[in-house]
Amino acid sequence: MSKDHISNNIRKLRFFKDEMTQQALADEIGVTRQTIVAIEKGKYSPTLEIAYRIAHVFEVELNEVFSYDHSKDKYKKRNQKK
Amino acid sequence: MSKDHISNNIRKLRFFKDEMTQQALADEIGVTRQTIVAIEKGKYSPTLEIAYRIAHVFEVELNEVFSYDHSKDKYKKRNQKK
DNA sequence: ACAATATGTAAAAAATTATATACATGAAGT
DNA sequence: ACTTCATGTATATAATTTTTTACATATTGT
Repeated sequence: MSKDHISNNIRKLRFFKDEMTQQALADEIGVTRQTIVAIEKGKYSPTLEIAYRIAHVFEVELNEVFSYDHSKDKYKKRNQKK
Repeated sequence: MSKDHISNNIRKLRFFKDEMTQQALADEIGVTRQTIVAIEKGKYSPTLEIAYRIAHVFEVELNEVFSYDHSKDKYKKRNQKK
């Protein structure tokens, strides 16, 4: 499952949010700093739960934090039977 | 990490979408039916990537598929020194 | 009655995400 | 120069998600 479809603005949001550090964000949502680093750098797709918690800290909607680029999707397998 | 914060309308959306089956949805987004069953039943929090793909199939926004209940959040750990 | 389809459940394995630990660098302040 | 802090990177491990396989039940159509 490709993982470069998702981008995020966590870094910007952290700075808008009074220059919140990675550690402070991690503490707020209850994960480790490593998790924040990895997500912020787009190393993998976080779980929906963590994504929601991040958005909640910044008081924005999920799509203001993350975006998914569907143009990078692979071709759908066409097997509509009817 | 608790996992009962997230609810979803996948089942309803499948039926609105011409009574799409679990298998058809799974095929569209490129996962197995088991994954759809588990997510639909709220067994765990899917990855953000799969969440986005599901929303895309139904042509709706993510928050029309999933919702996160922040009222169930645990108390934040405040001012951890380090 | 029979076959085909949709869904539910389960359990082990594979794959991915998250943690823990450690060390490096650069910036800021004293 | 020294210390502190924020970030980057790496690697091993733990935990969770996803797959694979299999079987059960109910429903629908022939």
